[in-house]
Amino acid sequence: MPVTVLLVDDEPLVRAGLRAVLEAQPDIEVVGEAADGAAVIPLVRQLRPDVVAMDVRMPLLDGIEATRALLRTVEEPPRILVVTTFENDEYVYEALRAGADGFLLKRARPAEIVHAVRLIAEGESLLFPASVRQLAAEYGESGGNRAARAAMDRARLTEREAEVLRLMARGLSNAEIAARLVVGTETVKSHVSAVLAKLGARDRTQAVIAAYESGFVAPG
Amino acid sequence: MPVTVLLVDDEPLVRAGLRAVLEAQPDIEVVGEAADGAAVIPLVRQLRPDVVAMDVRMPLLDGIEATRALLRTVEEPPRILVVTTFENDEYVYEALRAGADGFLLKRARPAEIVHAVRLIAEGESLLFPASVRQLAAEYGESGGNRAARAAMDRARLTEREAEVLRLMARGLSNAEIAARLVVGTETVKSHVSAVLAKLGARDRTQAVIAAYESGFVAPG
DNA sequence: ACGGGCCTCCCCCGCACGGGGGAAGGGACC
DNA sequence: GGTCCCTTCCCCCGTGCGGGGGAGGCCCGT
Repeated sequence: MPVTVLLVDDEPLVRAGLRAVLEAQPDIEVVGEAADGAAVIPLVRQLRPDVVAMDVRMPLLDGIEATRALLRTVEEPPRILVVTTFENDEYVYEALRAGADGFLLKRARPAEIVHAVRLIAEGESLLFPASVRQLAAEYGESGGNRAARAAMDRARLTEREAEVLRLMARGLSNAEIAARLVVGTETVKSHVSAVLAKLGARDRTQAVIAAYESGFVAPG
Repeated sequence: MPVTVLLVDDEPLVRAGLRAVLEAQPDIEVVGEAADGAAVIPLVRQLRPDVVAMDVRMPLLDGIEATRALLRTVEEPPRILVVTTFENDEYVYEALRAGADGFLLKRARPAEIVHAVRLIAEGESLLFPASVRQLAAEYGESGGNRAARAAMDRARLTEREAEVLRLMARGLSNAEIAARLVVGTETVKSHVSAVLAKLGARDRTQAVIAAYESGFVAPG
């Protein structure tokens, strides 16, 4: 069964673009569109999409409020992918704190957009998608990692992966982790890769940051 | 002028070993020895060593209490290098929290010992010396990073280095940091290396861990 | 009995990382 | 004027890391 997506954006152009990109995939189906946040809830109830691709800045009801409303009022709410034009957007962090599952820049390449939708649909999170990493790099500083807790909660690490992440967060190398767990380094690499993928982290450093930001490991 | 060292250990054999290793260096001078913590304070007042190499487990007054006493009562106290037999030693962490500047395993290679003394004397800290990393790897878990705050406080990062560390702790790569600071990647590598050296970290991940553990960056 | 998730290990590969040097300019302090 | 530190950039070099695949054994649920 395909992944069903609801597009929510005030600009028709953007909706059309997203639709074109996503419908090109055999396993993704755009089931509906909305031009503002207020129209989202009834549409979700009616269409029950797997994923809502939601703009943050919209008239009437913005993406943040719409996200909150969705999670508050709808049973088994869809997964929410925040789509942002780019820039500084503190709104993005607000939205993630409100319960969104990931974020994506509109200027991302089609393959990235598709990938993001699939990942979100699979129940994983996008904390550091390539595009947003850039945003963080460019406009960082502003306490950007509100996303982390939500991301970590939703990351669904296996026991082994969690164990590996804890050891990463203690500064151990792959070889050291392997020795500790009495397995091969290749095995550790597998787990590390899985952790990075699930957290949307690019490297172990970002994974450790996510671990701290989310409270998965605590200082002191 | 040479680095002056006071050895404090209840085992004569260990003192002799340390003396042999350290005296082999032209720039290091062992100016005295003590067999227990109680003898340390008067000796420090008298000899005013740059560094005190202190065992943790000792009769009468252990290394932790001796460290506290030194820092509390002596003006311009020496730098304190905690020397531990090995193992689990929670005492080590206590000692570091009490104000010690680094720790070292007795089974470390001579070159490591010498290096540790020089580093400590220079006002830097040893948060993750190779030997202790191993300890942490082997016996970890037990909330090992009490050292971090003290280490960070004493690390004396330059402004630029601190800036680089903050960016590292946001998950940025060297190239991204370079772009952010509008300098070359080689420059960033220099700063990163300096940060790693000053924190006693092996790689950027450990540096970021130290940053979190010390409160240099805060989650949330 | 079959599928699915998890853990384990394997291959190849490119690159960023970090260690080892060094060197130049500028500002501060003596 | 000289010295020290900070900042900037350069070289070479090894390797740990992470991406891309795949594959077999195990247990569990149905």
